[in-house]
Amino acid sequence: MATTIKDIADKAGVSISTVSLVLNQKGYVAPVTKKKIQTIINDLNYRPLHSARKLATRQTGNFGFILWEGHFSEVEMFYSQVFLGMEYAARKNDYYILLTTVREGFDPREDLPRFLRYKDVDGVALAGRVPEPLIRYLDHQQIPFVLIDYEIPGENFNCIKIDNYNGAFRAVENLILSGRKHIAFVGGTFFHPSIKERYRGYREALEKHGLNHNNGNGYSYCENIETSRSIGEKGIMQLLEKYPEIDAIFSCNDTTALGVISGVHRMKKKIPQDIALFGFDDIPTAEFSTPKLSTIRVPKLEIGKEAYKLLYELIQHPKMAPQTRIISVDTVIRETSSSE
Amino acid sequence: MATTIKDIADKAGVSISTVSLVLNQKGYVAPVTKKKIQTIINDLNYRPLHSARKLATRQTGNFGFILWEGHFSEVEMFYSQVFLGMEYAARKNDYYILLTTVREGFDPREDLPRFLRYKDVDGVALAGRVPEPLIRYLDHQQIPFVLIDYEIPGENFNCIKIDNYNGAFRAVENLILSGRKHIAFVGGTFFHPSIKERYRGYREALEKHGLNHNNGNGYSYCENIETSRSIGEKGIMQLLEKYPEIDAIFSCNDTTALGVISGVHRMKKKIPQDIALFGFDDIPTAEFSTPKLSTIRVPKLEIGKEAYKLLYELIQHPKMAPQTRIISVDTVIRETSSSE
DNA sequence: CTGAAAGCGCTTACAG
DNA sequence: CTGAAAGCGCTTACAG
Repeated sequence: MATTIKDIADKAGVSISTVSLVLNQKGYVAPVTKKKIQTIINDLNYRPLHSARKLATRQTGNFGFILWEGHFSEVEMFYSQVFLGMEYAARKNDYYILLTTVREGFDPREDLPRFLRYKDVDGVALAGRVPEPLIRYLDHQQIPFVLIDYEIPGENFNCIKIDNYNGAFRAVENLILSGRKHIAFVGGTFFHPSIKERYRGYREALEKHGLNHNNGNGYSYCENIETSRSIGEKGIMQLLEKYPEIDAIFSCNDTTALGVISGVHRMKKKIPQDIALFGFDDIPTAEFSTPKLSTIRVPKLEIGKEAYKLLYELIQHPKMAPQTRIISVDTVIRETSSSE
Repeated sequence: MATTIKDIADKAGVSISTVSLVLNQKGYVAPVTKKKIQTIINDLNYRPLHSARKLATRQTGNFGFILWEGHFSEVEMFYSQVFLGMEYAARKNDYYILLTTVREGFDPREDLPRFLRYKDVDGVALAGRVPEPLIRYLDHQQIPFVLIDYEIPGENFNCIKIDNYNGAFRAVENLILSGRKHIAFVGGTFFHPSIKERYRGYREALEKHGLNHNNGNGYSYCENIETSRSIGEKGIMQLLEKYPEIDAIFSCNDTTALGVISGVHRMKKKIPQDIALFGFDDIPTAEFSTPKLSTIRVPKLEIGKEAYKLLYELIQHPKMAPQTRIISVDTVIRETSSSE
């Protein structure tokens, strides 16, 4: 049927060991033999059978990519892009990325993703907020993993982080420098460390410029649930009710910002004339809202790529100390924050 | 290390053959032995090693899922949902779905997805419009595949189709029954058979109700490029320029419809007061546009599930004749089509 | 009803 | 520099 290593060996008049060596670029093979074997491999378009190779090496050649069901299904295109970044990076080493979701009430004894149940991955990437029991499970099973845009306070796990603090700081400073004085924060889930950091950036930017109303709390609406359009809409409406002087908003992410836009409109105010707005993430939709959303661009593909690289290093050097890699962000000025 | 079939056999005092039989529910094993083995498997939480099993059976346990790069990266959440549907379905048989993208100028000799290069899948699902050379390649290599929401005219391949015709027909009829008389069509890529069918539905609904202006062509703007917001915006603006009497629009899909919304607004008309609008697909964003988009809901998870099932049947029964399965759609009335 | 044996296609010490 | 051999963990006829 399909051509095997034996076929190559026969054709080249060598043993399969030698073929294997050139396949894996290991040991030392005489240049002539190597060349001959290479040629035959190319001619026959031979590829070693994954499962055979994996069985022999005891590796799987797979990485898992896990996210909450909600994060995948919602308007949120964020993590899909991160996945794509990983997938691109994985092509180089012929790794496969197995994408799956995990439901809200996740229980490791019940609904472990099947690639974990079967130990079919060499490592896994966890995107965004994921159930802590899942993280504990991986840690306990000593399965290499990296957190993406998430962390467990007090724990030192491998992770890829976004430069949330600086991004937020810059967004808010941008609003301030364009003359805004009463800048609100609208956000959700302080469970999520990223949101927390963005909030910190917001506060410190205000502080730097002496704009800390309300005892340094600014005007903030933070509902401790998953971020969404609806909390954006609801949040800004409540804030405007109470503080009609608000003239700018920094929203914890773009999805929420889109809700903020409707909220502001419903309160009969204009963006950016009456109120300027900055989001965070630069999701694809940000470019298509009316008015177009100014935001902090998070390089999603880059994050995925970095996650892959870290994971790959991790399995090469199992003893590597846990590390955090921070991905920097860019400011994207569109319509919601233009000065006039 | 990890527990193997040998461990189970030893503990149960039987041969590995017997363990294998109960693992695969094959042959006949005495109820007592079977029970004993089962218990031990559970106690030790044993799972057969994928690669070993795959090597022995000559199957891969994987299906591929391929789409255009553009379809994955854009605002388009459509095919991601289809993928998720497949992923859900695949859990039952412990199949893995390997998701990858393929670039515009795809050439099978150069950038074959790695799971195809390595023959690491038992079959593949192709989502939406994909490069024809890819389809030819699969067909030629006799790799089972199913087209999702796409087809090659004149060819009889396995495919999962959306009931585009009836969906479009119903959308347009809905507009007509709410009193609209001048109904435009805005769309793109007639390469894509789905769009073609939707257009046909549009025309026949008009015809049925005697509304066939312009010799039965209605008012239509169809630019032969990939659908997008921008063609929606541009399309309706051009049409309104020419036919100010237009009082309703059926858009070939939601993404385009979102562009239509901006276009209508830029022409200083109101939706739905001046102009009613229907989309197609029910992408997540449809619910969040202002005003909220009326549309035809395509059950995306369902499509993925159906694609999986067909693929699975295909590998069980390799001689199966190619077939088409049609997934029906629902009408979702939101704000853009309300009578007033 | 169950076991011994061959085989799936590769990798990796180990000799030489 | 290269080959013979063992082994990776499973499945599957084939006997009995």
